[in-house]
Amino acid sequence: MAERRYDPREIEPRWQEVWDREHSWEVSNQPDERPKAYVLEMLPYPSGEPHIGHLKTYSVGDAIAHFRRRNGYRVLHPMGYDAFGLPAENHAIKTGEHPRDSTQKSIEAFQRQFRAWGISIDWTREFGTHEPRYYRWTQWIFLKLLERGLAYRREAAVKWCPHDQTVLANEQVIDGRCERCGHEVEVRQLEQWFFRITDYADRLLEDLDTIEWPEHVKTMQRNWIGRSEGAEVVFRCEDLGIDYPVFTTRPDTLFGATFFVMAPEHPDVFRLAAGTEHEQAVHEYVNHALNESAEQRGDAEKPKTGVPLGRTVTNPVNGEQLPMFVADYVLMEYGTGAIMGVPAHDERDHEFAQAFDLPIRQVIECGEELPCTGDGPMVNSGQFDGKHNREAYEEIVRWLDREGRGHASVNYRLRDWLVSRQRYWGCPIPVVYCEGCGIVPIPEDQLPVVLPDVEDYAPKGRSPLAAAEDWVNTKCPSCGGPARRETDTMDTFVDSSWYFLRYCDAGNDQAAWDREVVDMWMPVDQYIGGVEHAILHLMYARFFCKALTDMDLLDVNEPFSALFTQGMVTKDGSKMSKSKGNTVDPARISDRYGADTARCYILFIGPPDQDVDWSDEGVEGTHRFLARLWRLGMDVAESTEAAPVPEAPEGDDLVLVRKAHWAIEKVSADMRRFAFNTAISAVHELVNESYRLRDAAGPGALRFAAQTAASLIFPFAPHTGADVYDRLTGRQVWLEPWPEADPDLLETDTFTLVVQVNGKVRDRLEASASATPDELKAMAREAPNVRAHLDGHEIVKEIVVPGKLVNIVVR
RNA sequence: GCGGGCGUGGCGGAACGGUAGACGCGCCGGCCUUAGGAGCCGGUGGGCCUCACGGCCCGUGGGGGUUCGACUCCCUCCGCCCGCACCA
Repeated sequence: MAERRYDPREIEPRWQEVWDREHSWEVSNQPDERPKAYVLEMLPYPSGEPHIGHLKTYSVGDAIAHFRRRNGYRVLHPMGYDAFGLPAENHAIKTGEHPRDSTQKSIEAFQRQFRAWGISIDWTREFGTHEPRYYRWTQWIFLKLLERGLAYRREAAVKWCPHDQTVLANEQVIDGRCERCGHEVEVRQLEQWFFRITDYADRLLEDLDTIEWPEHVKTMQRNWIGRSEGAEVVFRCEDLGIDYPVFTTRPDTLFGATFFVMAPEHPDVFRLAAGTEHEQAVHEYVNHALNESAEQRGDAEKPKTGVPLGRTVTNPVNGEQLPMFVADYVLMEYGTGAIMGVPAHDERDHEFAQAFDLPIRQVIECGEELPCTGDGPMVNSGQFDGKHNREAYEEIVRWLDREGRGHASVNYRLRDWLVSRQRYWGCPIPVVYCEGCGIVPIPEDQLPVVLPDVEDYAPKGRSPLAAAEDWVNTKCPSCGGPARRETDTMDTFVDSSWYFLRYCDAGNDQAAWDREVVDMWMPVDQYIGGVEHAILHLMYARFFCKALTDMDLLDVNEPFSALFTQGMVTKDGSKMSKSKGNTVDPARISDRYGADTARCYILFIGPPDQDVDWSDEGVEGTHRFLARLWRLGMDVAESTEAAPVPEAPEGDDLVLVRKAHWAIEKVSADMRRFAFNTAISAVHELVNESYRLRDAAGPGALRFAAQTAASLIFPFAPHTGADVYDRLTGRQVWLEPWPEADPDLLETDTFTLVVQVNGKVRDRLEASASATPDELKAMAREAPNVRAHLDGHEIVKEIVVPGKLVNIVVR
């Protein structure tokens, strides 16, 4: 055999050129007889060069896209860039380089790498979210939401990052710190734009049942929405004649309320305290609480603090006067900003009562130490005594309703989505402020509101855009009078909440999308990305689709029918980072071993949904395997004539042909369950078997085995697969239907019968596949090593698993 | 604290309730070769008995249970990872 070297540097560009020239991965918006499949990876943020995580995401996605194509689907597989955002802007502040320029450079690096990796993308649909031809429509969606009342502006206590000089969404605050830079966030009262995602809380929750997502992602979304059923109960302050409703999930504990607490932000606290001996103390406490960082304030471990307001409210169920307090453990944003304190049955209230020496009254006998939250019969609860608390719950709510002192109610942890950002590199919010007309939307035909260039990107507590005076000062589209533009930009999560819709109709310059085209492609059949987006992006995108569908602009209730979350790639057991110096540069790996090796290896080292640790020795093994497969194909092509697959193979031919069919079956099944690691293992086995039988098997069987291996490896190593398949058959593997296993060849005439005695394997026998259970039992009993274990024992029972084993139970 | 996940050779990992350790890395041996860091072939969980063929025992974080049979199902404990965390 001739000396031959597997040379990805020659093979890979050659096939990339073919795919380019033949537009192999482009797909038109004209439907045909094939069913559609929309396969999508979460769009990357273009910063620097692609990293190993991108390689993993797209290795998974591309395998799925190829598999679907060859199973007869018309596959949409696009990509683009989530190009607005802070890193590019921070880079601009440091270097003065326009974010547009640094972003463009990075996009070019992504384009180069993705082509070198041979990912099967329809590049005709590519865009960046920072391009006016895209964000024009982001602005259009904003106006639609505004029109519908789903975008609104209000003053609110918002989370402010002093380092990034911008407000943040609740979802972007982690442990009281900015998710981007890690600085402690502050609370500020500011007027900001919000999206009314809370209107959709119930549907966002319920519709989780209709989609195929990993259970833990659904759980995270459910927790984030945080639906709580309970009741609103009205407590009246007689002194001032004001009713204060509270939300409680435990109306059954109403008789156990011994105090009443308001949040420091509650608008009435000063009014209540005015003229009492506590007035001064309340002022001091509230000021202190408001200046506390979110982290300090939010710490559940910290001892309970608060001050009395010097007033009382009336408990509607028993007329008791409960002392009022202000305390920072009560949050203004949840419920009504006030609570009833039930120290016997709530841990926090219990702590507070102990700190302030307040009475603790048990109203449910739950058989545990106080505070207890369990169930049991009611006590100290008037007419409800003796009833089970669950029953009393319903009755108390009905009683409150009848008396006009309350009603059943539902609360959510989810808050409206704060979308204003006081930053430069984002999508401008398309409204102006007019002295006469107030907030005026920019008319649709004047979009896009183009992001102007500025000199200084550094934020100074207001958006850098405010410095672009010529741009800011404009005319009111409504009255023609002087007006000022909104200078805040939108949260970049707005950009990424609809990009998958735009891919469907990316070239459309008349509309964001053509309704028919989007309805045809959507929903995304398989979405692939990191679990870090389990809440933010995935919740926002779902909200957008529901809102747009309600406006009859779409018919997409859920954008992502199925979600696959891939695990991280670590090195030496920990997350890769430049500071640790444990990064693996995918470009270097693919330069050295070829893209196919890099892609295959990353899928081979472990289940793709789990974190996997990169090993430099391991990648050599995968390179060896691909070289071995390639060499097999080349040798077989050269040394044998193009012989047909034997119709009735025998002997070693049969063994090899069977192995090929076994591999087809195994890989197909593994593809469907994303078990790419074991799928690749199956191709290993087929290649190994081909080498073992290289001299014994005939040319037809050998060719069949080699071309099957090429065909099966193609979704993971497309260049190598295409090259070997082409050499052996002269055909383009990506146009070939996915192979089907012949059921006759999956079955064998004989099998290895395992014989157990009392569950322990004692022998293995070759048995005929057509043997009856009785015949198998008889065989089993006769096996020499089995007889030794049966000797002197009584057979109690014999279990036969056809095609597998016999277990003889003895005493 | 609450919720979710995980625990298998020296390592990454395989195993519809039915042969534990597929496949790969590493290691050992052989062939080829002037050479081999190339390639091909074989071996490789631990302990014990046997010249050998072969056989026996132990083994999937610990303990218990269900079952003819448990890595797999149930209970419990330990350890690690990831979410959420004063949401009334």
